[in-house]
Amino acid sequence: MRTTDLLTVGELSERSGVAASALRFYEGEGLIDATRTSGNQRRYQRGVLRRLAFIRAAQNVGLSLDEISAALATLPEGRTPTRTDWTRLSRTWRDRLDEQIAALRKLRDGLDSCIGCGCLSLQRCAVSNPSDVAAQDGAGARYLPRPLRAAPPSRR
Amino acid sequence: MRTTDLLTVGELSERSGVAASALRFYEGEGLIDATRTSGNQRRYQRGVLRRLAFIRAAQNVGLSLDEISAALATLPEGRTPTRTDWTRLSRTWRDRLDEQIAALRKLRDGLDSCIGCGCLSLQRCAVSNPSDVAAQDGAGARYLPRPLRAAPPSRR
DNA sequence: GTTATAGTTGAAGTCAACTTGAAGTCAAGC
DNA sequence: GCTTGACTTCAAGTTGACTTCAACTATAAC
Repeated sequence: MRTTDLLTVGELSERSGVAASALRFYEGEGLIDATRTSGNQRRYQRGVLRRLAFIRAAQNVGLSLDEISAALATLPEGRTPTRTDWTRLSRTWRDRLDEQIAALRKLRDGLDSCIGCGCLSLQRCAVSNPSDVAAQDGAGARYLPRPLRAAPPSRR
Repeated sequence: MRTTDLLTVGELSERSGVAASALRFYEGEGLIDATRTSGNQRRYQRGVLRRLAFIRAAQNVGLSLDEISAALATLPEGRTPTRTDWTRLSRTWRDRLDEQIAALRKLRDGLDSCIGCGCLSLQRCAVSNPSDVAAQDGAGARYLPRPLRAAPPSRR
């Protein structure tokens, strides 16, 4: 095993928990980048680990890779992002999470009243018809995280 | 316009807010069913509206169509489901929603401590690494709803 | 009876976020 | 210098929940 400050895909995959195929995919999407050896193999700087942490965190908050990509694009070029840079990026998550929690609470409370009546009316029931929760036009909670279901068999 | 107690796809789509193509899809998946006219057109009983309400509600709570299908299969055959039948089906949602809310809260609280420190460590940070939240093996919150993002352009 | 509107089918397409496969190349240890 | 395991690329496949399309047929209103 080499002992450089640069990481191979395998090493980065192991340390980050992100599959090597996903790392290549992310590179294609411009989310991370790598230098190449003379033999064309990828080598990653350690900073990529933090970038991956950001990506995973953002996904868990419900952002799409496109949105994450846009967020990462606001990082300063040229210099290594500081703690403050990362903090700025993640500050908006707080609001989004609050919105999500509020939306779920609304759903739950609607359910509580539904369970008593068994209504499930398409017109009136907050559970079957939460359009006020994920508003089509106005402000409000539009985002809920992607499913954090039991890890699919292929993902560790 | 006919005035039967049976609904055409168009009418059902309009009243339920579910696209006609989705109704056909659901029929193929065995989630709903329909009788046919002599000319092979679908006609739906009004009870399908409630079934659709259940499906939408269950989706909003985070169930997949497969899970919904399994739940619907426990409804009594032969007779029209009663209020109590629907109530029984939806009672477990309450727990699932509670789990989801707890998971998001955990994420948010983790974020609150992260924002101060800018850590985003893959090993330690609860936001980038919420495996304790969507536990791989043990009990706990495994489910979060599918994204309730802004309605895609094609959906009314 | 005509016509406009609504319905029919099956196959193929979409989207996000990846994974898988095939066929070949590189690097590290002995 | 050779073997073994890790790496390379590009294309195609996967999943879930639908939508879209093309070519055709039914129904309702007049």
